[in-house]
Amino acid sequence: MPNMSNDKAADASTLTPAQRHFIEELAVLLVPWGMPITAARLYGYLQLKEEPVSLDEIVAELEVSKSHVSTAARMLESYGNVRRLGERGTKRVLYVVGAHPGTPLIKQVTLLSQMSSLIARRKDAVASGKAADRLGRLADFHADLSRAMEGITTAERFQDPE
Amino acid sequence: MPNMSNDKAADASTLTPAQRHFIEELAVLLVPWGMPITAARLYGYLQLKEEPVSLDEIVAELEVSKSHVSTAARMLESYGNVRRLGERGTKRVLYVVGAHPGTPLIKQVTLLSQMSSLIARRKDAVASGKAADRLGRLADFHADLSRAMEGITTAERFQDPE
DNA sequence: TGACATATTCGGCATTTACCGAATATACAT
DNA sequence: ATGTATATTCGGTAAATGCCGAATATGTCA
Repeated sequence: MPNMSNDKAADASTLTPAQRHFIEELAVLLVPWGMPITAARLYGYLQLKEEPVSLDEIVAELEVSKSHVSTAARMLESYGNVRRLGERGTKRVLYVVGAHPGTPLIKQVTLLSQMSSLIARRKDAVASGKAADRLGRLADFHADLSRAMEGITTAERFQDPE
Repeated sequence: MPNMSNDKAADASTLTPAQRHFIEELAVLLVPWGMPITAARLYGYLQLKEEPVSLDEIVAELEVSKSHVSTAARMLESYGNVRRLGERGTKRVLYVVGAHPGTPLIKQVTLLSQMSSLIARRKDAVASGKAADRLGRLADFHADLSRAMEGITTAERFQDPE
């Protein structure tokens, strides 16, 4: 039975009240884009840090269980919102925010173009008259939106400088 | 005890398989934008109809309880996705899709600008160095995105003609 | 190899959410 | 006023989700 200390590590929060508040506000704004609140807080926290941080640091700052931090961090990584770094000489893992700020939103952009093409493709098979015309405008709308967002979410000027 | 017939009205679906399929696909694409699946199906269904439809018609087509249709429809209305029409001479209520296709997404656009201004306003109070610079880019990114989307979601060319 | 430090998996609890059906409210016509 | 057709409210249920802690796995050093 080696080492039961799976506890929340000694909770010495180094965050200022202003930082906590900022993280919370940011998280609330990210939730409607499909990000679970704790993952959103984690994302916000990482945005504040200049250097990669370990799971235990996150546990201490965010006051959630380590197991959950682990899964939340990997979820963020799988969406490309966050980068995971391994250190040599230890099993410890560190996280930093991804290089491009657009990643949390890219999924949504994809949806816009899917929506546009679905509608354009099927509108005449599923509707006629006024309704078909309306669907045509709906498709155009989403196509325009998709183009506009895509241009920005892929722009390199927002990317982290190396 | 007057009139217990709160049942799902005689379910004679007039929808073709193609229409059902379209509604379902569209609904799936709307869910990530924060719309509950049944409300999304209702929205898709209304997009196919040239004329306003009653709650009972919806119940028959979508095979959900009338009470739920009632609440889903009012939710859609409160977001401006759908218009509610009263007929004179009856309590019956009819629904049509709203005049502008952008409404389901407008909430999200608002979030973008909120996000941008939150970050721009607080970045120097909550971060410094590399992190502050990154936040600056994050704010710019969201500002650009917000502008781009706003231009399209408010464009009149997508609106229903009178 | 064993001991340690760390991350991850897993079962379960608690909260939220979508939905139903019965009961109730409301508007209208007679 | 009463009856009728309709919509809405409300309590409850089931499924999904977020989160925890214990158990387990994995990598590293001596």
